[in-house]
Amino acid sequence: MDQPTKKKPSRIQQKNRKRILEAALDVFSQHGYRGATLDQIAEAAGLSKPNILYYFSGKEEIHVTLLNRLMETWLDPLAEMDPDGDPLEELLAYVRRKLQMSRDFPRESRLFANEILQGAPRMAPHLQSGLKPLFDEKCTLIRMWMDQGRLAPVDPGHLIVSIWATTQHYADFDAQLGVLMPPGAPGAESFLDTLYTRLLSPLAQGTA
Amino acid sequence: MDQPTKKKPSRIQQKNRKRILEAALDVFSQHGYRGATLDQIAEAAGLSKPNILYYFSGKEEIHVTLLNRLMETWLDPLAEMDPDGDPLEELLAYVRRKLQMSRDFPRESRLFANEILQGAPRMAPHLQSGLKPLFDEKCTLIRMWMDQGRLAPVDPGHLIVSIWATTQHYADFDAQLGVLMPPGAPGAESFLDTLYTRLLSPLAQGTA
DNA sequence: CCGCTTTTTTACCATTTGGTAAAGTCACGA
DNA sequence: TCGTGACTTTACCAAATGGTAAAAAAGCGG
Repeated sequence: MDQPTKKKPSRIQQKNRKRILEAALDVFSQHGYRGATLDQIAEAAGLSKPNILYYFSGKEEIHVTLLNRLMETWLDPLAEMDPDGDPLEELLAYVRRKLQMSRDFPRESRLFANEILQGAPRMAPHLQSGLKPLFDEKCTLIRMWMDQGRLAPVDPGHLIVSIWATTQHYADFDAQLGVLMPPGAPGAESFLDTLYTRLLSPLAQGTA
Repeated sequence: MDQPTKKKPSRIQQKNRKRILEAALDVFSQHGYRGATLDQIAEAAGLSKPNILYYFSGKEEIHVTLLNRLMETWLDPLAEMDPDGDPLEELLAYVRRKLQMSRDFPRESRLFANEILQGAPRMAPHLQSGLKPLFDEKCTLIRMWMDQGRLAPVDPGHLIVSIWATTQHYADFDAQLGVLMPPGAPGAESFLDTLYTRLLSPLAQGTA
């Protein structure tokens, strides 16, 4: 799809594009799209502003490139949920992967959060085409597990969304958590384990 | 503290300050602090830019004013949690109030989220002085309930944080939810009810 | 070492943005 | 109705920002 125009990115091109994206991730995730400036990105990347515009056609292209890359990484943990595994184990493993991802890639998480907060102006299509199908697929899978009595019944959509909410919160609201809790919020893993174990254990208890 | 300088805000002052804050809430919550412009706020308020600067000393003062007002409203639902009530009922009522608040004041929720995402540059002191004490107080209360066996034991801090995460998510990530779920995400209330009922019911079930 | 392409720098620009000065205009009590 | 203080508008700015043109400097195959 882009062979005719761009044959092969030279070594130096690859290196500099990577440096720019790395710097841009820092800046965008910290200040949001409109709050970030090309000068900031340029300085963080150790390049001049016009030089950056030699590698990317503009601010927006940098941002969109980051968002595209992010999408794959972001969907991964959900995609890994195995239909043939033990339901509760699969769900809990997913929660752990997602939490770990928030820990390992807080900048990516904030970039994403920022974009969604502003109404996903540059991401709506990707949500439709990338996230939605996977979301629906996993909802169906979870519903099946529940119908088989292998998980306590709850709305699968809200379940997944709640997992996103709780896990990403640790990255996105770090500034708040830093004030309220010691450092890094230890114990999040075991809390979430307990939360979702009690929610989903098929040995149904008293219903409220 | 400000009697010597400002005696009494005239009727027109009150009206226009309110209009400006209302407009600014729209704009700030949609674009973030740096993404919002005085011109946008001015247009939304139906006033000229210099006129706005007649009522507020600058962009930052408007933002800070909004943040201050927000703080009170935001803490309210948590403050209402009654030490003398039934523990589980109090917690669930809190969850419902918080969710309702996200529904009723999505702009405020986004304003807050934006500020925290950027590292709370204009809010850190308020978190320390306003939120932290209340948070600690309620953590102590919840821990007491748990020690009395009236709630299943979990970390109170993570519990409260998870309530924030799940409820605010419905306002802050609306753009994402709109793609994934029908409209307005019906059933959030009952999902969260189930989630926290199963987590906190003192009739402890199997421990993971 | 040469010539050609790729990369980088220098010097600019137009627009946007937060903010100001100062000249009105309005409201209202004397 | 007239003056005085509260409010608004008009006309500006300086700085910041996204972006461009074109010259200079590196790379690099031959």
